[in-house]
Amino acid sequence: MKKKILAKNNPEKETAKSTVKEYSFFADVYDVVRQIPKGRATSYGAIATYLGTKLSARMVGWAMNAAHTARPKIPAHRVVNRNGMLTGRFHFSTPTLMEELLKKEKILVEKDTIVDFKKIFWDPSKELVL
DNA sequence: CGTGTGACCGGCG
DNA sequence: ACGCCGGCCACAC
Repeated sequence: MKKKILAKNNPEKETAKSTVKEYSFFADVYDVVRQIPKGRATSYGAIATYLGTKLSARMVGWAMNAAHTARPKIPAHRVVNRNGMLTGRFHFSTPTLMEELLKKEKILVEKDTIVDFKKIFWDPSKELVL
């Protein structure tokens, strides 16, 4: 999992799945999510783009579905859809937990949507140097 | 090994 | 502005 990931820089990753059994789409997603700075948030699409599968943002979201089983804990509350909407709040222990966690980080949430999402948006493919 | 599904996204009517 | 539909890909059954 310590691999530098980046599918685009790792053309063999797909066929090397069996070879590089360490590789895991989940692990990559988790790695990125863990690097999201406190008080910032990003979107599934941004992560997907960063991982090279930008047309498959669904995969990122789906990966998050198993996030609560992953260790250490994943700050999944910092990941929302492109509108800044907390679409995955029902996947937390309580539907309000996601919003509460965001508020703890000074992120304002209104009607299940992050206020000024554009402002606090954190784009891994831009902010994250590789 | 085939099929379904998903915390999405962008395009089109 | 709003809703529908197709695509894309990893993973569980």
